[in-house]
Amino acid sequence: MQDRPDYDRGMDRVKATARESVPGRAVMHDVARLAGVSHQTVSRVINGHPNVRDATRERVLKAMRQLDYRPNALARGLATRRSRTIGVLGFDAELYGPSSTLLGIQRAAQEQQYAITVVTLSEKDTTGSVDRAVGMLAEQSVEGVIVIAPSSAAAHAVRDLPRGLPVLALEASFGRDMRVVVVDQYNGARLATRHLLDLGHRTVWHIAGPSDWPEALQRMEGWRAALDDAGVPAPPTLTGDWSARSGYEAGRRLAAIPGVTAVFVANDQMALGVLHALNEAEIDVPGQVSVVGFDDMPEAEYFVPALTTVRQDFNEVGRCGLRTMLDMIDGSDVASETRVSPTLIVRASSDRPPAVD
Amino acid sequence: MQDRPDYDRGMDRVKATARESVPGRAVMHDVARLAGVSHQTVSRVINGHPNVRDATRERVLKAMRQLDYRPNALARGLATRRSRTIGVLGFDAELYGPSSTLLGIQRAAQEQQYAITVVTLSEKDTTGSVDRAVGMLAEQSVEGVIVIAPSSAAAHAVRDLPRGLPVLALEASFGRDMRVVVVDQYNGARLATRHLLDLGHRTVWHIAGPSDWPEALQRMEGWRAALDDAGVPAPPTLTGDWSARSGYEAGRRLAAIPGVTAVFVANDQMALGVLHALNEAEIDVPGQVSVVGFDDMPEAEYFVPALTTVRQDFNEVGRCGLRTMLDMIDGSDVASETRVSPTLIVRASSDRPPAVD
DNA sequence: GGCCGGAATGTGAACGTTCACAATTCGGAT
DNA sequence: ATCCGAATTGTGAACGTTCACATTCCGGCC
Repeated sequence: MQDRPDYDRGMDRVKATARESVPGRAVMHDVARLAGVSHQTVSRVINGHPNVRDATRERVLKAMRQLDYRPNALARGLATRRSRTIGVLGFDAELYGPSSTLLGIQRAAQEQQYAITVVTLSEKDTTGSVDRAVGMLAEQSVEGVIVIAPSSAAAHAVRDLPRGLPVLALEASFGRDMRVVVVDQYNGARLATRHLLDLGHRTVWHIAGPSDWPEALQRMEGWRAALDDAGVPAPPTLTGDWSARSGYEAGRRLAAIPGVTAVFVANDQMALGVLHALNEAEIDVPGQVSVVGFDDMPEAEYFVPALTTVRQDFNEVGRCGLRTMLDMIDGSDVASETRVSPTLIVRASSDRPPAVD
Repeated sequence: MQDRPDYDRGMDRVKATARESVPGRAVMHDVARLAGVSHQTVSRVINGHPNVRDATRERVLKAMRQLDYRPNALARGLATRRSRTIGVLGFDAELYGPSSTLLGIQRAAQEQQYAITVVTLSEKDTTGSVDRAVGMLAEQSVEGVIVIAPSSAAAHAVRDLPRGLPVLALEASFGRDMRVVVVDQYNGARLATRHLLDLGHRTVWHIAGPSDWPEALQRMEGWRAALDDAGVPAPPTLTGDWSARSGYEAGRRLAAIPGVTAVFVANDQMALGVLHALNEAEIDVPGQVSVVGFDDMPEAEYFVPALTTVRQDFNEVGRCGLRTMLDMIDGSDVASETRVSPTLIVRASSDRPPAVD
């Protein structure tokens, strides 16, 4: 013990100090020592294993409390090969729909003690960003991936995901066999269009979302179907990018077309733009033109005028998505498609068409 | 080797199979074997350690590509004691500000190859939710915590966080010595109020946010300071909860008060509600009453009328917050407060007061 | 009173990395 | 030729859990 030169022993001290400079968090072993049991018993208590004597359990719990012990999720994930983390493949935009869906997922995950890792795909730079996104997800060893994004961008990404990983798409239908949770966009759009026709409009115009978003397509189909049912020819569609700005531009074009009395807009943000454009053109809503949106964002009720729209329960989609994902993970078989129904909310922006002179 | 009974060896086979039922991801050892080097050399290549011969590096990289190898973040985090994860303590609400700040953090984190774990505090059930939130953060062994939430709720949580953990507050100032990134709300509010006074309004009313949000307080102070500077007495304030609905209610009350010609509303969503209420009361904006908001959400430009407001660059706050956090983590000293400046955006909702008869 | 079986506990080896240090190789200067 | 020191590579032990299995304890039964 005494045969080492002093400087050498000094080094040891320095190193030891550097290692555990701060007391750091207590680990399972510390708890075990304090409670006078083995680490395995501590583990059993944590995981609620039945075969632990009550007295022992108490001692361990007390020690845990005393040391403010927290199990280390990293170590646990490594040993158990379950990270308790779900990856979300999102889209880099401030859209009401996707972001509230994310919130729903987030809430549900928190309840289930799962963590969420969000990775976003940027619109441009598709190839690089997809690689990196998939890479991150794979490295984090997520237990599953929930996709909230237009298929065009995400389809690539999904292909590259490690195989065997559960994948769930929200609001989209990829060709692959993949579970899906969706709002019934088609019927929502029908509802909206039908509402306008029922009010007496000769036809209904449509401002659609970007064609690479499945939602946009389905809403368009629903609109068209409602017109077909009524035996009304479909006017040409205008297309926006979901933003209020693009809605405004479409609205301006619409304002220049004579005879337009009703518009079904594919989301509320664009509908706001349309209202703005019509107001600017001194066209009265709903006196001269009726406008119906889609989503029912919280602000829609306070647009001027209050917007008639189709409510989607994004929060529910998110919750439901997470629940489904968890089912997929522990192998319960799940319905391959879950539908959430939208409802029509009638407010002040839709009314009967102006009397024809 | 042959001295074990057959059934025993059989058992082994079964277990082995169960263990590696799926080929699973390649691990470092597999790469090492394929490249004919030790696992440590592979590690060196991954981490860009300099002392690796070019030829060796190439062989390793090739093996990695061939096996589609991904380092396991869990194992890495465990060994290195750095999780490359930042915790975000958020607030469970669909507010424009916080959620775009989060988006900014998220974007910046992704660039830096950091993961984000979001934990939200729900408004009610404060005690329980705080415990759980802090617990999750601690278990995930985050390297730091960014707080985006009103101080009242978050203050508790912050206190319980493991000590030694870097904490950064966005848009808030806790008493503790804690780094902060803020938009200069005070001056933003002054700008807005001043703008209205400059237009000739005798005074400016204010609809404030909830009093436990620091932003709300600072905006109110800025408003009051501007009035003081002009030697104008401050009318009583109304208070909302950031939502369009609460803005609408405040707007209705305001509409009933004679002589109001200018209102500064603490955020755009409430301002929308105010516009709606005024429109309903057939009060012309900006003809009879001018309205100025705060935030400049993308929709504000398309309100009816287009909203004059104060722009905050939330995205920048988020980015800046993450950058600061990373600096804190690797010990660079950082300014204890970083300010981002807001700018006034004048649109159609503000104008000169109506001529007095 | 010994023995049996289940409950309760302990032991050592994973999990997939990085760290600390030891061993080997290599190019040149002696 | 020989040896030195730096560059390169390898070895074994962490990191903090859980898993598989071994061991001990204990009550009751023949």
